[in-house]
This record gives sequence, structure tokens and C-alpha cells, in this order.
Amino acid sequence: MRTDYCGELNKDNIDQTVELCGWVNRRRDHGGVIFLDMRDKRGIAQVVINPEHKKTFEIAEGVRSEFVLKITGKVIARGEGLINPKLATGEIEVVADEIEILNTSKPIPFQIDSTDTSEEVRLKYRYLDLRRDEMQQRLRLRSKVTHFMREFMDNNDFLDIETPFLTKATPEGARDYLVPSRTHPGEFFALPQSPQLFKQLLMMSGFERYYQIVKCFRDEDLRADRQPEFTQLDVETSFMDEDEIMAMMEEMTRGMFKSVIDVDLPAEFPTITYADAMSLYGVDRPDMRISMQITDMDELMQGVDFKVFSGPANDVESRVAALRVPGGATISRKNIDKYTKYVSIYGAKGLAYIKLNEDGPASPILKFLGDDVTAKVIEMTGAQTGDIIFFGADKTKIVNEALGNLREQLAKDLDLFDKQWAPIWVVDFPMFDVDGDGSLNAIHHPFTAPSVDAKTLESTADTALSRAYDLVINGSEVGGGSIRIHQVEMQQTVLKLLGISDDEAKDKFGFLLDALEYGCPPHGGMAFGLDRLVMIMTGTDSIREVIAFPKTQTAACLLTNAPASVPRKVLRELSVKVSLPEKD
RNA sequence: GGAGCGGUAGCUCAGCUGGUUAGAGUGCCUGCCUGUCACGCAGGACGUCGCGGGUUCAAAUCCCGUCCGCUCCGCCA
Repeated sequence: MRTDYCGELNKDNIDQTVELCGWVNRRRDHGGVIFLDMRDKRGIAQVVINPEHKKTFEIAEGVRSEFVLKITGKVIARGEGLINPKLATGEIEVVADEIEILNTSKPIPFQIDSTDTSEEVRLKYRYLDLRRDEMQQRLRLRSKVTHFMREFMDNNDFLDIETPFLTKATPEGARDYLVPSRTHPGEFFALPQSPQLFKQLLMMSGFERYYQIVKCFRDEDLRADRQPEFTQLDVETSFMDEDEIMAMMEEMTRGMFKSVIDVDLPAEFPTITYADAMSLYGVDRPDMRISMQITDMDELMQGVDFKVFSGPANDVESRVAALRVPGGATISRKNIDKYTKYVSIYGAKGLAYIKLNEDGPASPILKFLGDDVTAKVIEMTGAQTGDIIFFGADKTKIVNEALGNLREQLAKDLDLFDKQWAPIWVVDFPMFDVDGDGSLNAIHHPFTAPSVDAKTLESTADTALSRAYDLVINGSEVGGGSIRIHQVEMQQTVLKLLGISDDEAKDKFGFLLDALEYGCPPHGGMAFGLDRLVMIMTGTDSIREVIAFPKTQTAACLLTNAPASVPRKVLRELSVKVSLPEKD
């Protein structure tokens, strides 16, 4: 049917008779001569129809955008001055002998080559949106990424093993997507939030190295970088410690960036502790393309006669910190107000600042701080004339989130990125975080090994560190993993600390606890968020741009109109009764 | 659950201090055109102003509610 791809024709094809199949990207009718831009998955080529071919010409007159055609014709060189440098195939064109209309097309709802169609329309007609070159490129890149991953894992003796989608609900973590069981009335499967327990069991089964590129499901609210179903490269290995696992995953990441987008990531990724990341960058996923750091001011501000600062400085649960912004003195009053509003979404009640103008420091708070403290602030932050220093003073969590996010926002607004690519490992995460009521939650997941023995863990649970690690690239968490607990006593201790009773543990994880007792090897692993990775590699700002059929923010599909109601009969078979909340 | 922005022609948008017939570009249709490549020229058709209610002599415009899309907070072990 086809001898060549439109997008691949070049001068070497001159004088050849070719058969092309594809879509009409554009038609230009000059009355006497008609041009068709034919598009296929490799690109576009111009087809010329001359009126001498009467029948062919008549067909071409009736052709419209997005008709599917088979063209038979001869490749010729374009004449002097007719070459189109904007087109990869612009040096040649195809003179049509025959046109076969393989299918017609209604006028389409938006132009394939327009770039400003609203996302709502694009998602409704996703199959048309995906015809766009941009989308074709992104999904092609995604395929190259998964291909590289599979090749790398295979070369390193990892086995691709599938795990079930119909599985059991987990007691903590994200909300589960549930599937009613017909054969067990009143009972439900849960779709996996990740294959975590299965991949650990595979280690206990002696496969030693497992991987899978697999969908995970979490029924939580969506974001630009979060979909309810998303894809992970899931990896688990026995008999490797965290340094070995990180080194191997780093090698894969480096190779992937080189091979897929020709980017050289550093020969060794830097490592930062969670505590340092929070203190210096305010977030656990620092964007290391930005050199700005947060400077701690607790000690300096403890004695100042300014309660807004001295209060938090003297409170262990609070913090005073400063962010020096190079060249920031030009930020207008209006924009400072904008940033004040910006940090307020993280709970900050204000945004104090000092501008370093030519004629010295300027700020509404100078009179409270005094000259000595002001000078110290300038010294500690390394600020220079022309800079601005922003302050956060509040609960530590609020200060970190406010200044951490402000840092990234300022970098965007003032273009303060000094690298294009900045991977970093974040390590030494705490085991638990402490709730308001004093109860503990797993920071990673309940199967993560602590860096101390069970006995020590019990006495120092609130400060204990885990053997977890995250890979962050350009401020985006693209992967994370840990060494797992492989001894039943430790697992029981952790579950106990999390407030899970023996009975509940037995009910939910009995199979895991049993398996741990039959010769479980030390093991650990990692999972990469494929969608986020591809989002970063394609330079897009939403994972919807790298997913063929994504959901909207309300977790609906505009193409299929899922989710949808089902007939009563179907519900009865499943023993499911719908009861909607009353509306007033 | 909450905050903000948006919804007007197939598409992208203007109009929104209430006022007569709701516009532009593009697409579509018709005609003309033999070298265009975002072809050009001329003409034409196309509107549930998201939906429901209210205020008013009069609502795309003001008010209330609601639905949808996007960004964010909460949430996401």
C-alpha cells in the first residue's frame, strides 16, 4: 500500500515513483494547480496535482483537510526559488498520478497545527489532538524512555514479573480505588497504590531482581503532576544495600537522559540529607538549578526587640529564616504584595523584607532590628547592594513551605536558574512524622527499614531515620525507594509504633509477616514516576501532556465520559446499592 | 472541603460603568485564481452568551445558586 513515508522523502528519492498514505494536512487550491500537504507519522510532504491529469485533479478538488489518501506519484526536485526551507522535505515534491480517497473527514473541531486550542477541547477530541506533531513526539519520547528502562533492567538481570491489579485494600496511605466482587457479595478488591508488597514477596520467592512498568492507582485529588492512575518503573532487588541500589538507578537515569534526549547528567549525583534540604531549601525536593539558599536566623533573632522575630526564634517548633534574592531590590512594592499573598497560601502571615539600595538598607523593620542586627543579617546571607532579603518567622513548617516555594517562584520570575539539569538524592528521611495528637505516621511506607535496631527505634521513634532515598530532578520528585524491613520482629515493632494492633496487622499484612519468617533475604528497591520523568524530559508542565488519555482535575475522562452510572441490574449482581447524599 | 482564574460562532478571543441588529480573527460553504506552502481575492452561512433562578422597563453585562475546565491549599504512606 505504501512505499515511503511522507516525512522521509528527500533528494535521494528524485525520479522514483512512490506510494504515500496519510492525512491531508492542508490543501491549497490555485484553480489551475492544487497542492496537498500530506502528513503521516514521519512528517509532511507536498503533493502537486496538475490539471492535465483530469481525473486525479477532479478528485483533488473534492479533497478536504484530514481526508485519508493514498497518493501514487513521482518525486521531483523543486525548481529554483520553490524550495521550502521550513519543511524537512522542502527540497522535493511529489507529482500525483493517482489519488485514492481511503476515507473522508468531517471538518474537524480545531486546526491540527494550532497550538492554542483549550485543553478541554483537546481532551474531548483527544484522538485528533494526538495527531499533532507535538503530541506524537512526546509519546514517542515516552516510548523511548520505557524501552531504555526495559533494556537496562534486562541487561542487569532483572526479571519483568506482573503483579495483580485486583488486590487487597491497605489500611493507610492514599484512598483506594475499589472494585466490588460479584462472587463475594459485599466484599471489594482494591486497585494497587503500588505493587509494594508483591515485589517484596517476589524477593522472598528468590527472584532476587524484579522490575515492572506498571500502573498504580490512588484515589486522591489531582494536580498538574498527579493523576489517579499513573505509571511507575517499579524495581526491587535482594542483597544490595542502599548505596548499591542508588548507584545502579543513577546509572540508569544517566544513560536514559543521554540516550533519549542527549543530556549529560553529572557523573555523580550529589546527595543531601532531608534535614539539610528542609533547612536550606524549605522542601524535601530541592530544585538545585537555583543556587539561592535559606539562611537560618534563629540564633541571631533570639534577642531582638521585635516579637514577630524573637517569638519564633525562641520557640523550638518555630523558625526565623531569611532568603537572599540576588538583584531583588528592583522588585516593586506591588510585586512584594503579590509575593506576600503568595506565601499566605502556605499559612505565612506576612513577608518582611530588607532592600539593599545604593544608599543603604531600606525596610519597614529596620527600626525594630537595629543597625547591628541588620549588618549581621547582611553578612550571614551574603547579600550585596541591589539584593533583597525576605524573612519568614512562624511555625517551622510554615516558614519552610513559604520560603521554599517563594524561592522557586522568584527563580521563575527573575530567571535565577543557573543550570538546566540538576539531579540530587535526598537521604536520611525521618522514619515517622508526629501528628498533632502525638501519633506516628510512616513518612515513606510501613515497610521501610530504619537505620537503627528495633530496640533503639522504640525509644527514639520521633527522631529515628529511615533507610529511604528519593531522586529529585529539577525540583521534582521522580523516584523514591528504601531498604525494606526483612525481619519479622522489626516489622512488628514498626507496625506497633504506627498504632496498628496485632489483630489488624495480622488481618492486613498477615501474609507478609508469615513470609518474613521463611528466610526473607535483605532487600530494597525503588520506584520511578514515569509520567513525571517524561514530563521533565519533554519540558512540559503537566503530566497530562505525556499521557495519551488523561483525566481532568475531577478525575473524569472527557473523551469517554467516564465515570458513568451503570444499570441497576449490574449493581444488583454486585450487591451494590447506591445512596447519594441528600442535596438541599 | 477551601481559595483563585475561566466558560460568548466549529476553534481562539473581544464585548461585561445594563440599552436598539452580540463582534473580530480563523475555520466552514460558494465563486475566481497554474507555484503556493498559515496561498490570495470576492461573497455567504453559522450564536441555548455553560445551565437555573432573581433584580430591572431592559441582562452576555448586576446578584444568588449550580455544572464544567485550569492552577493551588488541604489530601497524595
